[in-house]
Amino acid sequence: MRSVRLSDVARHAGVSTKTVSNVVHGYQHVRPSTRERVQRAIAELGYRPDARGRSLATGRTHMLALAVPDLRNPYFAELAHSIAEAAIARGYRLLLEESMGTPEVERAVLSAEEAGLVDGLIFQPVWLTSGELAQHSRGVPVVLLGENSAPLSMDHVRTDNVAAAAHVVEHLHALGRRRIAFLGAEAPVPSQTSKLRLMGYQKGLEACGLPVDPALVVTGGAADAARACAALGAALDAGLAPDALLCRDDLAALGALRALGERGLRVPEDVALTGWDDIEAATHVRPSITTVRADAAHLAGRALDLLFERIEGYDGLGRHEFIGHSLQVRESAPAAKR
Amino acid sequence: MRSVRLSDVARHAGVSTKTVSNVVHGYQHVRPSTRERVQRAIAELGYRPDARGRSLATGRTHMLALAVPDLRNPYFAELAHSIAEAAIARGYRLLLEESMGTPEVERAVLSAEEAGLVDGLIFQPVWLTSGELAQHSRGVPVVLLGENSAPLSMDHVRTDNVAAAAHVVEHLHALGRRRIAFLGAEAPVPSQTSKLRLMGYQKGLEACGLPVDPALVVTGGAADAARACAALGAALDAGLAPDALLCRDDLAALGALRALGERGLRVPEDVALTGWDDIEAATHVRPSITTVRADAAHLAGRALDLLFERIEGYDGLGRHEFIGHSLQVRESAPAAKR
DNA sequence: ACCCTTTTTTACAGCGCTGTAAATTCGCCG
DNA sequence: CGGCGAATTTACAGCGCTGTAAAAAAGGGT
Repeated sequence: MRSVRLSDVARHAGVSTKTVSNVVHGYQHVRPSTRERVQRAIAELGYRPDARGRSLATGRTHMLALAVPDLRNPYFAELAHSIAEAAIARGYRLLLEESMGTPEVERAVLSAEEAGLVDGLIFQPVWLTSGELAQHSRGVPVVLLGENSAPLSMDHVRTDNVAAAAHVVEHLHALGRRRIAFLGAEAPVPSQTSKLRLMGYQKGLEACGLPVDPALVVTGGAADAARACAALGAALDAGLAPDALLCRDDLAALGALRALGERGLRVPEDVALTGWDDIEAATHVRPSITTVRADAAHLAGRALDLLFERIEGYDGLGRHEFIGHSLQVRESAPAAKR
Repeated sequence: MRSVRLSDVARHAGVSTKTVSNVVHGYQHVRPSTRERVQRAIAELGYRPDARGRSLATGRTHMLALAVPDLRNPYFAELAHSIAEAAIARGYRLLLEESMGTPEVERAVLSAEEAGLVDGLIFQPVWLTSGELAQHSRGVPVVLLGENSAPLSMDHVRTDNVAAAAHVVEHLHALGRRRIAFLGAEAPVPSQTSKLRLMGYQKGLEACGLPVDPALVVTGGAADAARACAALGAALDAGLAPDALLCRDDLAALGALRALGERGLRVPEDVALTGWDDIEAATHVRPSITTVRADAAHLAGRALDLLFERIEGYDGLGRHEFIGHSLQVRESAPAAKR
C-alpha cells in the first residue's frame, strides 16, 4: 500500500500538483472553490506530505540535533526537555544524540557522517577543545552549551560558573562556615566545568577573607553519586573536618549527603551543603539541597535564537552569551539568620 | 557554498554517479583502481552523502521516533537512553517526542502530521485506549510500551506489574509488616499502570492472608514527589498508621521518605518503604530505596527487535511480550532476617 | 582473431515535493 | 465587445540519490 502522493491528490481534485502544494501551504491566491475541492481530496485520500521530498526541495529539514553527554544525568534530561519544548514551539523537532562523554563520539557527532539530516546542532561538548571543535565542524550551524571554551567562530551559551561558585561560598560564609570544602572535581584532570567552579570557589574564599587550603578540595565523583560518596567518605575517615561542602553538582551532593549521614554528621547543623543544577531530586531529599540553578528555559530559548539566526544565514563571529543563575536556598544550607 | 554532490565526485573522478554510489556502499564489483580513484575524489572534495536524497530513493530513513510522556521523569530518561543506545547499535537514530501526558499530543504523535520522517515508532501511551491507538495509527510500524492495553494489531512490550506488586507485598510481609499501604495512585481515576499495581497489591495481600483495607490506599502523587509527600502527609496527620508503604514509583517514594521523616517516623524501623523503577536517586538517598526494577536494556532490545521485524515487512498480529523484573532490595525495606 | 561468459560501468527514470516563470482566466472599464 | 492589469493556475526543472536493465569492457578458450 504505497502512500498517497501529491500527484494523487492533484488527479483526484482535477488540478495541478502545484496547486495542491499551494493549498497545503495556505498560499493566498487560490480560489475558495478550488481550495475546498483540494481539501476534500486531501481528506478523502488521507494525504499527508512527505517530509523528505519537501526537505529535498526546500533545503530545510525542520529538525535540530541535540548532543549531550548522557541523558541519564537528570540535568541533561531536563535540558533536553527544555530544548525540545522550545524547538517544538518554533516548529522544529529534535534528533537526540548522546556523546557518552567520549572524545571519539563527540568528534563523530560534530562531523556528522550524513548531511542534510538536520538544520542545526546544539552541542554540549565535554572533551573537545576549541581547536578541535573548529576543525571537525562541517557546514551545519552549531551552538555550543556548557563550559568548554568555544572557538571564535561558534556561538556559545553558558552560565557564569565562576561568579556562581563565588556566590555560593559567600552564602556559606554568611552562615558562619569557615572550613568550606569543594567536592567532585575529576582527578587527575578536572573538567573545564570543574575548573571554573573551583576558580569561583577560590575567588569566593578570598573575597570572604578565608584561607585557601588545597586539603579541602576533594576530588572524584563528578556527576556520580556513588563515587562522590566514596571519595568524601574516604576523606572524612582520613580526618577531613569541613563545616561546609560546596559540591560540583547535585549528584555529588546526593552522594555527600549519604557519606555524611553514614558518619553521623548532621546537615546542615554540622556540615552545610550545596549542590549545582537543581535537579528534581534536590527538592525532595531530606534535607533538601541548596543548589545553583541555571534558568534552563531561558538557556534553551537563547540557544535556539542564536541557532535560528545562523540557520537564517547569519555567518558572523560567534556570539558568546551568559545566562543567569540563582541560588535555590533550601534546608541543606539555609538562609543566614539575622 | 553549496555542498558537494554525488555528481561532483563523479565528474572529479571521471566516472558515473552510480559508480560513486557503488563505492560509497562498498559494492563488490568495482575494480580496485576505480574504487581508489573514487575514494580519493571523495576525500578531496569532502563529500558526504545526503540523507534525504538517499531516503527518498530507498524508502528508508534509518530513524526511529521514541515518544514518552516526559523526559524529566528519570525513568523515561533512562528508558530513552537505553533505546537510543540499542537503536544506534542497529544503525538507527532516535527522534525524540514528548507527549507531555496529554491525550491530544498523544494522538498527534501517533498520526504524525508528516510522513516519511521515521521508519518506526516506539510509543509509551498514557491516555489513549486501545481503540484510539488502533484508529489513529498511520501506516508506520509501532511498538507500544507501558501498561495501557494495546490493540490486537500492535506489538506491545511490558513488565508484569501485577506479579511484581504482589511480590513486593510478600517481601514486606516477610519483614513482619501487616498494615501495608499503597501510595500514589492517581485520583479520581488511576492510570492503567496504577490499576495493575493496585491489583497486584491486593493479590499480594490476599496471598499473605492480610485484610484488604481501602483506607490504606492513599491516592495522589504519581510520578511527582511533592504531591506524594503532601498526600501521604495529610493521610498520616489524619491518623493513618501503616507499618509499610508500597509506592507506585520511586518519585512517590522520595516524597514519602520526606513526609515520614518530617513526622519523625523512621524508615525502615517504623515504616518500611518500596518504590518502583529503580531510578538513579533510589540508590543514593538515605535510606536507599528498595524498588522494582525492570530490565531496561532487555526491554529496549525486545522493543527494537519487534519493531525491526515490522519494518522488514512482518504484518501479522501484535505480539505481546513480558519482560522480567527484579526487586532491588535496599535499606528502606531490607531482606528479612532468618 | 573471434565468440561467449563474467565483471564492471553506465544511462535513465524516478522517489515526492517546491521555486520559477510563464500561461491562463477573471473582472472590470471604456 | 476589446483590452488590460490582477488573480489563479500550471508546466517544468530540479533537490541528491539509488534500482533496473542494459551497455561496455575484460577474460578465457578455441
